Amino acid sequence: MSTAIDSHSTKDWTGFAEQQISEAGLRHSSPRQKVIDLLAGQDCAVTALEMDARLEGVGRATVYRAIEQLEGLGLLQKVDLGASAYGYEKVDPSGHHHHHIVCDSCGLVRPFEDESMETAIHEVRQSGFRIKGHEVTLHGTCQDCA
Amino acid sequence: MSTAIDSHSTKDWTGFAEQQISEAGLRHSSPRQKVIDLLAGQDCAVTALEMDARLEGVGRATVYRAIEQLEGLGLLQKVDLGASAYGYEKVDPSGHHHHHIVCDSCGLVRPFEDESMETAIHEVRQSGFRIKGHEVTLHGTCQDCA
DNA sequence: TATCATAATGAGAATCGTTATCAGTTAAGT
DNA sequence: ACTTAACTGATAACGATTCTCATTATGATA
Repeated sequence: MSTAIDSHSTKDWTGFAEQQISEAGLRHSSPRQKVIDLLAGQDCAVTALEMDARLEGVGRATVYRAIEQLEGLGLLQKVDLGASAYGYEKVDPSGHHHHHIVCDSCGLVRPFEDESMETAIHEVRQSGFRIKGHEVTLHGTCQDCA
Repeated sequence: MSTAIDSHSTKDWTGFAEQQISEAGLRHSSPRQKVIDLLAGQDCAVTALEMDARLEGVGRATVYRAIEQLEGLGLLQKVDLGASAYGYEKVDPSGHHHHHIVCDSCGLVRPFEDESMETAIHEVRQSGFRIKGHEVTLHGTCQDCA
């Protein structure tokens, strides 16, 4: 098993994303590619406005459109950062993923993984619902704020 | 054990909330009381704007202020409803709580409980963090949308 | 009961994140 | 090269939340 929160899949994801985009009948474009590249190099959630700020020559509308499309293709996941803004992070095609702990006083977000919690969540059944995914957020106080 | 998602604690919570408010050096006021009463009668998350709409004679700013105070006192919990707006629900002093399944196509939110998932989450340890709470959201498709 | 310090209020302005509009641009199949 | 439709950035519109401020009301104290 790889060490926690690995990024070995950066290139895999980029290629996979490009392929999915093209299979969906979407075209190739440089602005959207920049969004993809930025997300590929990120291990945890990034805000839409952060992306917009970091990407020269990419309009804000385009950033939001790209997010929408990637999310629709299941390539991106929206995560609640608690501060009335969402973060987005790539979805590994292998299914490998992490969750988040956020410090309630400074807002620090740290990714974490836990095998047995994961198992327990997969065993949850809810009548009438086909469960496709899950999101866990732990809240607390980080070392610096304690 | 009580049946799932009970509301037996409505009155407990109201009383507890009033007590905590007063102990925090806050005064009693009728607008804030209306917010408390509305929340007390609710089993699952309500939006700030929903509260504002339902409460006659309570300004929007007051609704947000009350939410902020109650949340600060640990009487209220913010939950991510996925649609770029948060919902708020009372925190039972007994520690009893539920989580949410949301239908990704119609937005339906349904509360659920799962004992063994709960146990697994409580066993999660993260160095440098004092974990105080957690939030789980299951995603999927509801019966009507399937 | 009158006084007083200050918490609490509502209306509205300001801000922030997100979505919609639209006219011009560009990718890619023919 | 031509054509079609996806793509684009700028900007307006929108919904949710926070801030400002002048006024009101609570509740402890005299």
